[in-house]
Amino acid sequence: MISNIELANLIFPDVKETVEDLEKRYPLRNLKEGAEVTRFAPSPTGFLHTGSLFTSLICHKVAKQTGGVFYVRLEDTDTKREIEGSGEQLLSQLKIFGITPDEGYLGDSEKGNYGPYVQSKRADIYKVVIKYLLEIGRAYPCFCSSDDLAKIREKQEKAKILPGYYGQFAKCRFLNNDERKAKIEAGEPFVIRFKSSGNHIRKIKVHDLVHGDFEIAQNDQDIVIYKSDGLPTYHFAHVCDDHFMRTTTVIRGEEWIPSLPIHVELFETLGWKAPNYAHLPVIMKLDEQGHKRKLSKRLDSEAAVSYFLEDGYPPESLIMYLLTIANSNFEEWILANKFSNMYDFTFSFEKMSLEGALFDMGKVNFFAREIFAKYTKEEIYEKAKAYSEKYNKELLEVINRDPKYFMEIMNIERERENPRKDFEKFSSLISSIGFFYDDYYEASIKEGLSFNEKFDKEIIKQVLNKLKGLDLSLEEQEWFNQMKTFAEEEGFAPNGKIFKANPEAYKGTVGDVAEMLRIVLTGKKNSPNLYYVMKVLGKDTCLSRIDNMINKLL
RNA sequence: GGUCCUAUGGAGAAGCGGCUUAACUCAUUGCCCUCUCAAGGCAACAUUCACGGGUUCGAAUCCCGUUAGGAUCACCA
Repeated sequence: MISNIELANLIFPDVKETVEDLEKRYPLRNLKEGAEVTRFAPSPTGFLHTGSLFTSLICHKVAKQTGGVFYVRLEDTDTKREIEGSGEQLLSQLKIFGITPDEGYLGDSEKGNYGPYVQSKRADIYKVVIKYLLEIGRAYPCFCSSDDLAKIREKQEKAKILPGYYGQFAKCRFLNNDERKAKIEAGEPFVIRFKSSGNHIRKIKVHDLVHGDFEIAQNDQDIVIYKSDGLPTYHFAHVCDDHFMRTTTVIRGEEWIPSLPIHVELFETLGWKAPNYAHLPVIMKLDEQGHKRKLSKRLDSEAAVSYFLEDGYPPESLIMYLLTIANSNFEEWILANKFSNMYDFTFSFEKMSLEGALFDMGKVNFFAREIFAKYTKEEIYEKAKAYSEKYNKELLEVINRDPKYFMEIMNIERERENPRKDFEKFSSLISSIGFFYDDYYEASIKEGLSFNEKFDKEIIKQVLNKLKGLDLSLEEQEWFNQMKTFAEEEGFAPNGKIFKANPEAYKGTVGDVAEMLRIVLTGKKNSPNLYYVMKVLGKDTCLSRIDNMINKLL
């Protein structure tokens, strides 16, 4: 009968390298004590998921704050699910959120000495390790078809025992090497399975940076490590790559905890030191029935990072939100820092919640308003332009009419200690500032005006005529005093208290007068401070809008 | 179903055996300020920490059980 080594040579005749060669090719990293090597390992199967952004944010932070290395590895071993171009897309979106790798796959290129960083280009590396496993008898070719597998599963389900390919059910385990050779030479398709020595009755102790210590059943599944397409499965690629790329801390989603025993056994069998693990809680969402479920790209728009970009949210708002779910002390910290320098926050696994948070759009909006309020008018302009060029042609056209005018609009009540906080995303900009532009203004007044019904047209006309005399060269407070005076002269109380004390004596209050003016100038009942609105609109525009309205009311 | 993880208001959470009449933030509601809105200021919002039992002088905090929710059981990652 042929030996394991002969079998290994039969399967991988071209593999000449050894595991030792690989160890030499990828030496231990020369980093200072405590420096962590982390990695973000997405699959190129679509746009960046909010949960992936969360994971990558934490990987990035941990590496940065320990003076380590953060790299990106593309896990493209599932060729069927791969979407062309999504790897590049992923990287460019990460960049928008300030997450830039020190090393690894960069979208259009690669950087670093531990590559290749794309798994499909690492096939030769996996083969070396798999060949070694074959040689030591810890891996074997499996010729079972999916039909065979289904039959085994069916049997197990009937007998109510643990399903899977393990122990006595692992048929191909019991083939001898000559039989294996014969099948291979006959051209039978096969995969390679890892030969587990575990038993699911026994438990192993594992340590997790966020969950602490816990026990979990040993792996006893003879998992596939080498698929018939010549590529490894996730489990095997993870172990090889994180070993040879010298990752110190694997940070990934909680859904990986159940497969941890597989990884632990693989590391042990290969005689490699396993990295530290941090399994992050998954971001959740409440469904219609009130059940929690994983935020899903298919069902939830906020699961795709692109949603926030397309809607014109400041990228920082999502990052801030993600940091609040990452570390419970972040909110107090960022408040104390007046919403600045969030990248200086020190993250710690200890302060991480164990439960998956429900995604809270309201909180993202809150952060977005705070961030918008901090921008200068120039920043607003730059960002609005960049956003609209990419996602919103209508807004772009409006901004380009007169960038200075746009900045003046956006600057209303901005340069002060408590600036306005009424913007959260660029996509809704036109609906709030459109009235500053004649075409949008006219379109909105065409839809009707909402003057208070208790005033008849004559009164409104009279008041408007009077208000034409308002002097915008006055200071804000004096200007408003002038409006009060005008209001009084037209029979309106200068404030609510005086009106309430003697309602019969007045037609209304100065508030009513201001409302008339506001509706005429903006077409809306709500707007920023009228004094500033008028200053930005300019005297001529204000007068013509008032005159037009008076004519309309005739 | 097996295994694992988790459990404090509408949401994120602090809390680590007495300083807790449960911090803080968002949301909501009310009041104040005010030309409206946004902001800002001030309040209100869990008599109770999923439930049941224990340990203890004392439990949201420790132990046991139950329940509920989530994850996972592929030649997908």
